[in-house]
Amino acid sequence: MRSQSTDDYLKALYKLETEEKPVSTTALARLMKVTAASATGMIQRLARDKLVAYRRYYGVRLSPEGKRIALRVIRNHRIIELFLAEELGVSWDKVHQEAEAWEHVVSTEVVEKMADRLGNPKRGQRGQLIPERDGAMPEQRDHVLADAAIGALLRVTEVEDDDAGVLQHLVSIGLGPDSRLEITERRQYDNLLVIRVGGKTEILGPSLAQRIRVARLPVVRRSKEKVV
Amino acid sequence: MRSQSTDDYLKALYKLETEEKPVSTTALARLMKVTAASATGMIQRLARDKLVAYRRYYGVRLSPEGKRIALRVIRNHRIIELFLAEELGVSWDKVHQEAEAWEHVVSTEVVEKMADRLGNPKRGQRGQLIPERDGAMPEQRDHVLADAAIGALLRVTEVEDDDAGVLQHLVSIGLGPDSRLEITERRQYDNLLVIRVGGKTEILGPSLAQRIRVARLPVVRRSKEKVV
DNA sequence: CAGCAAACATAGGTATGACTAAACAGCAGG
DNA sequence: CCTGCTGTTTAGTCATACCTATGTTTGCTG
Repeated sequence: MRSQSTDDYLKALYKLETEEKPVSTTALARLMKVTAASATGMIQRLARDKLVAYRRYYGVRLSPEGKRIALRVIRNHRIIELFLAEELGVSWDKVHQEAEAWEHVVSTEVVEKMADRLGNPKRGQRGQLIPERDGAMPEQRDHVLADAAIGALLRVTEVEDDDAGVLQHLVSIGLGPDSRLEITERRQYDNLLVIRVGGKTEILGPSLAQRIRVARLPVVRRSKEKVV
Repeated sequence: MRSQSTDDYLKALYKLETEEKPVSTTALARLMKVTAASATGMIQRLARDKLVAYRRYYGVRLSPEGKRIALRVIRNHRIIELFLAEELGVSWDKVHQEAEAWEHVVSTEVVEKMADRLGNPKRGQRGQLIPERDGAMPEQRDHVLADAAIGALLRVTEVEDDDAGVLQHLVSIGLGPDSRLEITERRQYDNLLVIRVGGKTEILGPSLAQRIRVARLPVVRRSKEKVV
């Protein structure tokens, strides 16, 4: 039987997975805030249960079944977050922690009732893509702010951080999902990003710029301007 | 740190407790569907954590702190049941099981938001009294149907059973919270109760009559009668 | 290519919470 | 008073999931 712990590990593995290389024990341990030994132990149980493919001293990768579970848990989490915020008026800084506990416990059936109530949203509280009902993950078409070109006009699609302090800071400078911004300058030596947002100039450190995802704003000047 | 298991045991102890004698290990084990040995083990942990008073070979009783936790869990459970049914449209036979999982996980803060949304109800889905926000348990003024006098006009206040089959049967004969009924006859030898409910005559066995709580109907002129 | 440090795995310990099997307490009846 | 039954507790085992301490690999670097 699956436990909350295994669900959490699978979720963490999904976040860490990339096309290229398998996830390292240390990376998993760091994200889960446990020792490497504990991570090894859990990886072995997951491998035994066929939820991951594992080779010692090499790395670990989700199996199709493991991925399915991870996406389900992530969908639950994001729907619950939205539900807590929009339907129950839970303050944004408490929503994440509460959803963390609920996600393992709320039945799929009830999550889908919440999703219906919310109008089957495609993105979560901070703009994260939500896995679909059937387990498919929509393709991510945006890119990280840190990689964007100078002078580009951008729209924030997602904030990839759930730390309350970080979010609070971003709110204070007017940066959140759907904010518009322009990159003014990239400082060579310390990699700081100077941006214009809401009529003001702000500076972002590289770690922050790495956690904000953006999409290019369509250039609409010349033809019929349509404001939505 | 409290766990789901300890919460469940405390809840069970609250249900079993009476003024007179302490709860027996066997009774607790039966309700929790574990062996007596397991119950003993848990009782010892609860005693160690000062959540119960315990004497070997004698019995166990909730401490004030244990009682406080039990009442909190029960309040959570009942509010969540109502919320699931009324706000999310979860069908009545699935509500109990879902709430069983949620009750340990939903923060007090969010439960109270649900309670506000529901208008701070005093009774649960099946008419059970809900412990108050501050931990007080309202006094039970009703009594069990099995003890009621013949000829009495009664209103159902509570159905003390969460078995889906039992509930389904009661629904089918038109008995639920707020139903009105009259006791026609009590059969001496097999203790069956003959009642009039919704214009029909029904017969209840003693085990069922023991699980239904009723209040005497105030004798008033029938002007604003609520139909359920 | 050898050697070393970082990354990873194993061994052994703890707590929870379940189980079975076996010992033991307490009360009733002979 | 002792015997025996019922109820209860103890003892020992197992799985999960964490820890610390200690080995083992791997890959980088001189």
